[in-house]
Amino acid sequence: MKLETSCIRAEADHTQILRCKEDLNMVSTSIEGISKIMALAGNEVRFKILFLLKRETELCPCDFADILEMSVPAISQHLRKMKDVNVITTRRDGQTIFYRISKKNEDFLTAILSNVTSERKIA
Amino acid sequence: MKLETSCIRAEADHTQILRCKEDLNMVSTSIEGISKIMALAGNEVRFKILFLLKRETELCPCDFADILEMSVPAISQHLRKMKDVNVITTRRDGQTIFYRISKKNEDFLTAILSNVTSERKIA
DNA sequence: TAATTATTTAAGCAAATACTTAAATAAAAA
DNA sequence: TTTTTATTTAAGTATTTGCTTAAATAATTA
Repeated sequence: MKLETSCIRAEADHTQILRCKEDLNMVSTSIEGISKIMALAGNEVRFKILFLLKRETELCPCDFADILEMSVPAISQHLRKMKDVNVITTRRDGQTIFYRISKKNEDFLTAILSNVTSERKIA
Repeated sequence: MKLETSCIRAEADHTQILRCKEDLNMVSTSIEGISKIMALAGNEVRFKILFLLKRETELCPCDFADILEMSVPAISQHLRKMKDVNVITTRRDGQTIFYRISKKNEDFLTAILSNVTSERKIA
């Protein structure tokens, strides 16, 4: 694709375009990190896992499999993705591994999860 | 996969499992909607588009293509996805179509975008 | 030590994603 | 009316995702 300016509208505000590019450049690392967390939470299964962890503090893969009615490997792979970027952490108790939301992104996730509201099921 | 209870730990708290399932059921519609928005914002290009719209109020596909150095069709397809679920809206001015963040999810997106912070580039 | 249990990992695969290029729309200008 | 410009849509494709089943780890119990 062409990398030169493709927008040749008379009204195209080149000052604005340049400012936007600079703005983005200033926050690129932050955006990269946040959109990565968003992508993780953007999967419904993982979002449910985070929702449950917020409510229950800690749960094991086996619990999630029961609650979400999914296979243990499927759950385990979702947990791994979130653990890989430190969204969640683990604690071992015998054979059981408990997952919980890590301190690192807790506030951010709490803010998002606070938007989850209870609804009345319409009959 | 087996849908029967797979977790047979002695410690498995069946009351907790049941409560979690009920909790999830109460918020299923909400979770579905939020995780859909999160999935959209979880793409770095789309997150940047939202970030830019928040700052500039409205921009056209052509602007985004310039700023993000991407092809116009690629941008257009990202915009379409967000428009399809009413995350953004459009306004036509001649040949130009301006996109902006819709009122509907503005507060939610603003809260997320407020976490984007400027960083010092380490030399 | 051998068997059981909880979890993870790996390989395979179908579906979804995000781009590309080319063609189709639609409005403005010549 | 023809051409140009802005945008969208469509078709094709490489990559990523999210599951499945089977095998590998690791800790507990018999």
